[in-house]
Amino acid sequence: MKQVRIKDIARKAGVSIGTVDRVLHNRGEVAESTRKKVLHIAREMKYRPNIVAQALKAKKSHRLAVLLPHGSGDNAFWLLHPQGIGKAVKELQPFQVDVRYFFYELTRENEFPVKTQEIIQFHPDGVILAPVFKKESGKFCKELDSRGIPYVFIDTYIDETHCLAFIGEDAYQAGRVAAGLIDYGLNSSRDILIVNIARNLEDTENLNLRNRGFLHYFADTGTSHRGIYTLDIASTGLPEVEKSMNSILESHPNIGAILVSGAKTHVIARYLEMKERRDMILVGYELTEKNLSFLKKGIIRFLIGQKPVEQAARAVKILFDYLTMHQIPPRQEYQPVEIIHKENAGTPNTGE
Amino acid sequence: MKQVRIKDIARKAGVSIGTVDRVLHNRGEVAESTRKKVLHIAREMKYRPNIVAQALKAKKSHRLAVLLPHGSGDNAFWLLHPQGIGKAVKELQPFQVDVRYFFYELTRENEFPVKTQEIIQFHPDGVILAPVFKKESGKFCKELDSRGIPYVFIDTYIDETHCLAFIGEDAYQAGRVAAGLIDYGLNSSRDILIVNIARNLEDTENLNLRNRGFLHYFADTGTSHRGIYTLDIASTGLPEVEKSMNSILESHPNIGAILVSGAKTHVIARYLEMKERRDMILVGYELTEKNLSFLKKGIIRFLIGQKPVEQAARAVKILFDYLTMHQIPPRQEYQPVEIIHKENAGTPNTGE
DNA sequence: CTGAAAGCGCTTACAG
DNA sequence: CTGAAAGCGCTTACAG
Repeated sequence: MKQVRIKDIARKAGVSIGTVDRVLHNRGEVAESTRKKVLHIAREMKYRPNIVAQALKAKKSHRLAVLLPHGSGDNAFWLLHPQGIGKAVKELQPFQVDVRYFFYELTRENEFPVKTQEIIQFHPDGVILAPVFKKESGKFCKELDSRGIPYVFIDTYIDETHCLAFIGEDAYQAGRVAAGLIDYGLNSSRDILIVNIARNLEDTENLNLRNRGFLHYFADTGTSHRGIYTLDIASTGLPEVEKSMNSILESHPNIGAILVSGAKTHVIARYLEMKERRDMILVGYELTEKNLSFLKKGIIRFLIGQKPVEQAARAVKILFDYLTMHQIPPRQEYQPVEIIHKENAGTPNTGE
Repeated sequence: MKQVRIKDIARKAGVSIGTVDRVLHNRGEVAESTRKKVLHIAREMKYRPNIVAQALKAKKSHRLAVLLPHGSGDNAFWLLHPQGIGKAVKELQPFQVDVRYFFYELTRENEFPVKTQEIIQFHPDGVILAPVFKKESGKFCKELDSRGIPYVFIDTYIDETHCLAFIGEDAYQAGRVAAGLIDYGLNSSRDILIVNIARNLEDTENLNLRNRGFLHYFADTGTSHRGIYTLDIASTGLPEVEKSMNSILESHPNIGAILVSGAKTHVIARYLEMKERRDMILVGYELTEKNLSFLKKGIIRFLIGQKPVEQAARAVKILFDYLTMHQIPPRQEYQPVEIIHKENAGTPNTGE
C-alpha cells in the first residue's frame, strides 16, 4: 500500500527521474524505447502521482471558465450556481483554482457565441456550462474538443458531445414526485392544472420531461380518474396571467391543484394570493427566493428542488479531479430530487 | 494576496526558520522574547500555514477514532454513518487520515466505557462520537478535554462539554415536517396516532423533541381539531406490536394516520401490511433499508430523513479542518430535514 | 536557546 | 535524447 514514487519507476527503468517525468507528461524528447519501458513500468507499479507534491511544486492554478445564464430577480434560479461554485473552490482551498464567470442573457441568443469566444481566448483548463442553446453549445463543444479542453454540463444535457460529465436533475422523476405529492393531498375527485410558463427559450426540454413524468405517474397508478388540463402562458405579466388563469379556472371549476412546470411558480402564487384562493394546492419547482417566500406564506404547498448549488459544486469537483488526477467521472450524475415544504424550508440545504 | 511563508516571518524577525517553526508549534526551547516577537509578526502578517507543504512533509496521518452504536439489520440506522465517514476520508484523499472504528451495543450500557478506554489507548488526534449514553459520555469527554483531544458529536448533543461541534438533525423541526405532511394528506376530521418504539435506551431525547415539534405544529396551525393519541411499545416483536395496535385501533377507529417517532417504522408497516390497512397514512423517520422497502411498496407514505451519511462526512471534514488548519467550526450544525416519498427514494442521496 | 541542512515527491530549467 | 540540480513550504533531527 506504500506510495509508488517517480523515483521508484526511475530506478526500475534504469533512467533518471527527469526522464520518467518527461514520459509521464508527454513532454517529448524521449527515445521511443525508453518511453515504452517507463510507461510499462509505471502501469505495472500502478503509479499515481502524489497530488500534494504536485500542488506544492507546480503552483500552477487551474483555470476554470463557467458559462451560465445571467441570474436576476425574476430568474433567480441561475443565481444559485455561482454559490455552489464558490463553495467548491473554497473546499479545494489549498489547491489553486481560478474561476472566471461568463454570463449570458437568456433573452439574447446572439450573446451566447460572443461569450464562448471570450472563453476560448481565456484559455481555460476546463469549462463548466449550462448548454441552454443547443446548436450554439454544440459548436462550442466541438471547439473545446479540438483544443482538448474538458467540459462539464450543468442542468441540460446535449447528445453527441464529448462532455466529461453531466450533472443535473432527473427531470422525469421530479415530475413523478410532484404528481405523488398532489395525488396524496388532493381529493381523488378533483382535477389538476399544469401551467407552463415559458417566456424565453430556456430549457423547455427539462420542462417537457417533468411533465411527462407527472403524467406517467397518474397513468401508472391508474386508480384515479382526475382530469388533467394544461395551460401555456407566454408572459409573466400580471394582466396576462390573470386573464389566462381566470378563464381556465372558471371553465374548469373542479380544478383543485396546480402544478407549475418551471421555476416561476411565484407568478401563479401571486395570482392565487390576490384571488385569495388558499384552498388551491400549488406545487412547483426550484427554491428561488420568491418561490420560498410564497412557500413560507403557505400559498405554495411544495417545491421540488434540484439542488443547483450542489450541482455546481459537483461540477467543479469533477473537473478538478479530472485535471489533477485524471479521474474519469460517470458520464451522468443525477442530483436527488428534493421535496421542500414550509416546515423544512428553514434550514436551506446550503450545507457548508 | 501572496502567501506568507515561514521564511518571511523569519526574515522579518531576524531569526531562522527553525526558530519560527518552534514558536508556531509550541515546541519550546525558545527564549520568551523571541517567542513574543515571532508570534507578533506572524499575526501581523496573517500567516496561514500551507497545508499542502505540511501534508507533503509531515507524512503524519491524522488518527481519528469513531465511536458509534453497532448497526445491524434491526437497527440499520447506525450502518449509515460509517459510509459517510468512508466517503469523507476518500474525499480527503491526498492527505493521510486513518480512521479506527469502535462500536458498542446499545443494549449493553457497560460496554460503552470499555470502548472509550480503548479509544484513549489508541491515542487519537480527534474523536467522532454519538454520545447516546449521557453520563458515560460526559466522563469520556472530560478525559478527552484533559488530554486536549478534540471531539465532535454526531446525532446527540450533550451540554456542558467542550465539544468542537455537533452535527445532527433539527429533531424539533423534523417533527413539524412530519406533522405538516400528515396534516396535508389527512382529512381534517380524522385522528392521528403517535407510536413510540423504544426497546432500548437509545436516543429518547431526539424522539421527544420530534414529538414536541409534531404537537406544536398542530397547536400553531390551530384550525384542526384532530385527536392525537400516543402509544408506547416496548418490543418490536410481532405479537406485542399486534396486540397493542389492534387494541388502540379498535378503540379509536377514527385514527387515519400513524407517525412512528423513531427509526423502526418498518415494524408498524409490517403490521399494517399484514392487516391490509393500506388506507392508513404511515409516516416515520430514517431511510434504513427496511423502511425504504415499505416506502416503495407504498405502505409507508413518507420518511423523514436526517442524512446520517452526510452528517458523518461533515464530522470528519470538520475535525480534519480543525486539526490541519485550526479552523473553528460553528458549534452546532443542523443537517436539513429531508422528505422522502416513494417517487424520490430511487436516487438515494448517497451523493459521492 | 538557535541555526543550518536534509528531505517529503514532484517539476522545471539547464547542461551535456 | 538524458541526467543532475534547484526549489515549492514545511518539519525534523543534529550540531553548536
